[in-house]
Amino acid sequence: MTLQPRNGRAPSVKDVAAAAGVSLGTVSNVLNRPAVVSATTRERVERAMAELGFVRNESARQLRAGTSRALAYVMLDGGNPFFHDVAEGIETAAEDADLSLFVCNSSGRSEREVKHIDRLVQQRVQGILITPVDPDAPHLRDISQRGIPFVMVDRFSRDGGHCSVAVDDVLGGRIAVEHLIDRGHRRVAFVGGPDSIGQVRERLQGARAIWAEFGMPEEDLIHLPTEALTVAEGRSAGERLAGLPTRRRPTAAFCANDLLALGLLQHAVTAGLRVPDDLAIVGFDDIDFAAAAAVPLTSVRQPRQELGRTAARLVLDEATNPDHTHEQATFVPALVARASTGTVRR
Amino acid sequence: MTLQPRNGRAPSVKDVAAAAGVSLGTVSNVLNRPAVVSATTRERVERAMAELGFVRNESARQLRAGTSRALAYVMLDGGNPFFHDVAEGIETAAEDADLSLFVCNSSGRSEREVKHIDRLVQQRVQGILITPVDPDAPHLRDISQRGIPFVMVDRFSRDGGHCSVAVDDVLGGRIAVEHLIDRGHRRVAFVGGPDSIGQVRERLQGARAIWAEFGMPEEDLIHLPTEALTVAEGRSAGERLAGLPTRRRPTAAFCANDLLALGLLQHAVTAGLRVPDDLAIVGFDDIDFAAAAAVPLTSVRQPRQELGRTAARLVLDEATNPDHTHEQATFVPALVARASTGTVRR
DNA sequence: GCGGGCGTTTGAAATGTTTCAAGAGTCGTG
DNA sequence: CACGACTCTTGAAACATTTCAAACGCCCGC
Repeated sequence: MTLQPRNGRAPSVKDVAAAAGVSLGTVSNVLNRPAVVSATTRERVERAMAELGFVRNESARQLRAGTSRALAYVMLDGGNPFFHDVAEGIETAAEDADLSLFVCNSSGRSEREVKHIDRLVQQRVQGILITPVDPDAPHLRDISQRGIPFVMVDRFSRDGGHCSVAVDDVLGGRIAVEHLIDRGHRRVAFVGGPDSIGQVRERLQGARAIWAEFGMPEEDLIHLPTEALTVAEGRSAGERLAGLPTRRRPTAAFCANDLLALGLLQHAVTAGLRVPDDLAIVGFDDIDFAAAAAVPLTSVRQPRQELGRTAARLVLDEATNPDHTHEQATFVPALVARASTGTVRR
Repeated sequence: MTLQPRNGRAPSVKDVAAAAGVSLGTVSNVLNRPAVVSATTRERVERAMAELGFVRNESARQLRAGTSRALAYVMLDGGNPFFHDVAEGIETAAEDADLSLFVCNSSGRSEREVKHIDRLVQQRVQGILITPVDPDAPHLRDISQRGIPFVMVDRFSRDGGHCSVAVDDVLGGRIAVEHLIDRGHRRVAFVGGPDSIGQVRERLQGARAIWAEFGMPEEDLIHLPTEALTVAEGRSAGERLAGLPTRRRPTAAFCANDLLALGLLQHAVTAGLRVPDDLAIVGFDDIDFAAAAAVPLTSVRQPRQELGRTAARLVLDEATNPDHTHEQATFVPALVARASTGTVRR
């Protein structure tokens, strides 16, 4: 392929048609319905395209079609590998449907989220997947009202006005704490916050439920609140934990996500505590870095890629199936036991 | 804003014009040159837009303009937080220029890279930033030949045919190993591979250079090759390291990136080695998880966000400045000493 | 009362693609 | 030889926006 000298403008179908001595429509047919055009013509057109270095103009195509060939995912925190894995799941599904995926990152900031959404609506994307800063924000409502297929990822819809995909967080909290009780722990910390995050509330709720079911005293499940779900907050929780009087100090901690757990682990190791002997730790999400930690972390696994794939499936169904009905897909989390809760306590 | 019942089509400027009783051109003026239209008309048009829930159709806009209002970054490995940080830097610069950023991920697979690039060219993005699988791949050459602004990120251009942004990897290798020599280590492993990755070669080259300058015997800098720059490969390198006869066993390891270092750290801890006393570890990149490790990792810091910002600046210069000249921006890496190389050896 | 200038609005053209009804050409059959 | 059937190609319309020259209305000054 010898690219023509750029005389300023990219070659269009018109140029190709002229070069091949055929009409506009024929070039378009070569592009979209190669079967209907004769072999010789097709070949001639294809040669012309190669010589000119023709590339379809996607804007024009979209304009005509009325919609773009793309989905979008607005993730909550690009720094958390969890969301990257979800995005990867979405992308595989998008690829199967021959769509591109635009990945945006709100970084937990509502105004960025709004900005991204505005852009995506302007682009006329086929559907929007989002893990929102606030699941009840009014600008989310607008998306559905516009008729744009819309799925909430890793959050639940309060009102069923759209699809959502998430894991049963209450159950996740239960199995994490049940595992710790199994291992012989009788005083456990729940590390997580802020309360405004629904999942934190639900994981704690599950933890409390199972704790009560085992007949353990309420005050022995200690809530250490955090301001965010970050490594730094995990460290700070570790300090507070170490500051507790010995008889009140938990022998295990259940963290609302793996970043917190990694931070807590770091603090524990630095402080000379042995994990799991002095302090057992359970995380949530089972990101790759959990398994990769110096003391591999026990974690409540979310099917991250599958979450993404399902979300993409739902949004595509909404986009193409006229009698689509909204669906709240719930996945079952699973405990992955590793060294950080390794031994049964004496 | 009361959204009109969706009669199938999104409202266009034409609809707005009709609703406001003005012409097409006026609506466009309200959108693009609000100053030239009278206050009363503007208000009327704006009300109409709000009532109809009008949203600009970006495709049509792009078609007219001939180019999209977006940049793109094709990253090499979405699973490595390093690239996420670079992307964030790019995004801030893009935002300042009021452009969107499309983030794509080749996952180290050449065919995905090609696919992404094809799509981006079709979208007529203003410029492409890329950390390529292979910096010499012919499809990269085509991008520039098409006249699309193009910058290589974290890789160097061999021939100066385009801009690039990277860190001085040879220097990075030097300062890592100098640090270890300083700390009293006399037998050091270099963990990294495959050799096809230029940066691995250069980091090793720097390591060897400083090693020779200090007059250390060549055979005491031991190359432990890996198949990829991943945590798993780091672990496997750890096993091989442990398998060496005691007198040949290094007291420190310099890893070609932080993922390897984390894997190596994990293996060491599992094997009961004390870090840094039995084995000191230096990583490269200084991703957040390096600082968050149970034994915080010493690492060679790359200015990740700045790398991204600069790359975006360069691509924008190429896009807008008629007498742009290609530039190879080089950043100076810096050692961040942490606990994993903590003590001076007796 | 008329021309000039100013601020505002208009209408048409242009962007690149796809679609689709209609046309052209060819071949075989009655 | 005429007609229908079939294959292939054509040309025009449509998509939603922006731009820009031209028109419009109005006031001012002469």
